Amino acid sequence: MATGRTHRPATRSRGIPEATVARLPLYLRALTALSERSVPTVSSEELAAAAGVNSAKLRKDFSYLGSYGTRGVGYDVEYLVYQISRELGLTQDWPVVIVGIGNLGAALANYGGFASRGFRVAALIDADPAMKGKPVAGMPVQHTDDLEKIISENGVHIGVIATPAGAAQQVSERLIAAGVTSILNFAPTVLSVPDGVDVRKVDLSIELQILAFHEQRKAGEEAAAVAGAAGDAVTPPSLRADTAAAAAAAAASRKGPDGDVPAVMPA
Amino acid sequence: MATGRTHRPATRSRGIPEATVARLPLYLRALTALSERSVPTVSSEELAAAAGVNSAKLRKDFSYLGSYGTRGVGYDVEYLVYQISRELGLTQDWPVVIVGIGNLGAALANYGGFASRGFRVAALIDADPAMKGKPVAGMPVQHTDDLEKIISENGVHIGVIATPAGAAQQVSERLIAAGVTSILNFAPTVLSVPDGVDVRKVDLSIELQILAFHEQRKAGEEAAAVAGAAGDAVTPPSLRADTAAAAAAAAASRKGPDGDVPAVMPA
DNA sequence: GGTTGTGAACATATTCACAGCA
DNA sequence: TGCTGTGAATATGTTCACAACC
Repeated sequence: MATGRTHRPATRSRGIPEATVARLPLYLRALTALSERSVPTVSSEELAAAAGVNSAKLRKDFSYLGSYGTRGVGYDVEYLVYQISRELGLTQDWPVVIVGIGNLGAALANYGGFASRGFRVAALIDADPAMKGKPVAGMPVQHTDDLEKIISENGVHIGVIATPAGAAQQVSERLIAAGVTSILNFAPTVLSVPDGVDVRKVDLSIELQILAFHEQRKAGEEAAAVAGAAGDAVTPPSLRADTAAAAAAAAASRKGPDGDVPAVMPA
Repeated sequence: MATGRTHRPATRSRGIPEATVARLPLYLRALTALSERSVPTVSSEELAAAAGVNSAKLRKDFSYLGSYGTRGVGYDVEYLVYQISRELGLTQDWPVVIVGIGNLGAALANYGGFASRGFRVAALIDADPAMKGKPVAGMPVQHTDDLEKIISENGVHIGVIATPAGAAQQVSERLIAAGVTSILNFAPTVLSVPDGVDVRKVDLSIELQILAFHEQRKAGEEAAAVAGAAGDAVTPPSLRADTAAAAAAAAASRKGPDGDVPAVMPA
């Protein structure tokens, strides 16, 4: 940023790139493992390998945080752990609530990875009256009626939504009204939230669909090497009307109960 | 791509950008919802709103697939559903195995979103002999010993790993040796895999850490507006030794049971 | 010698803005 | 007139390659 002389890096710390932020937890994990093995220092090359990135990227990422390494030596493991933790805001602990204690919500409540790094599950909340008081992961499930009270009494700013898709938007609105400003959404819906609220989305089926895309490519390449046309490649404009008609037919023939499932496919 | 005249879009279909691929499932979900409501056509503006992106991005994305819209009108919902499904490889169905049937694995097995879109859970696999034969989501859990047999008999190319971190690398190696070429990894580890194998990673605690980063920023901004130095903002180089010492103190005072927590800090 | 930190080059992704077509 | 499809402009991210420093 600042060219050459000035030792103070201008006004840094403004705007660490998102891509970098997203990798800091990876570095932190790798560093924590080294720390447990009492490794005192590590080079960008070694750490990068442990985190599954390349070393140039890692050095660039760290350069946004400051000059925390020593040329000719590497990085002090403990020191970096602290710097990254602080940058990520993990030196304080964050109470979170999990809303929707179905299979997934229960799995999340039991997931050790939360507690181990600055996050504390403050409450489990579910709309089902039958769940009320039931212990999950050692805590009693509380009813949605008390959501607002729970949020404000615990000073919760981060909420995890693990409800069915249909409930997610409304839950998010209540969370936000009660003071939550960051949401981790496991429900397969797009949440619309006001400015200033962060939403991150974890979607199991989307990840699988992305894998399927690449998997298909692999299969397609093999096939293409063998036969000329696999019927899967580029659909020339001339086929458009045909496939459109076929798609319409397919659509007409569906109509499942919950209707999420497609049916026949055209030629 | 091709300038002006030629109606055939040159050699397209080579290389849809990753960012676009990652959004196709979102569009597909929005389109499916419209399809269920029997909406015949949709504009880029409407569909973009439903998918939570802006319309220019959506149109650009679709332009990589081909010219599937009608100017002045919009997109035919059924036709687009089909085109995107085909592009993603969802017109065939993909058998998947889930390895590691703990809380999370069970939640995944029960998750309806898989089956509903071209994915079929072919088997549930766990290393614990006590789990063998136990029904989860209506299927008997099978033992890891039979992993290779299960993969090859079912023609599985996609595997989901929901084991503890320690087991994940070894499981991935066995999956790959048996023929799996795409892995969805829920274990908090970096997998190293040979070229040609795709890995996607879902990491709950990483997502929370990213949220915490932004959450901290918000808090920092408020504080900065009030007092001058919140102790959270830019740490000038002169403070470096001090903060390191503070970190040492903080670290010494922690000490979790499983020891995921670091210890001393250097000067 | 060894390794960081970083400009400069390159690559990818997003957004703008408007020509082209129904 | 209305909306798509897309070049061009911009923004963000990655990689290269090497000077600076221990």
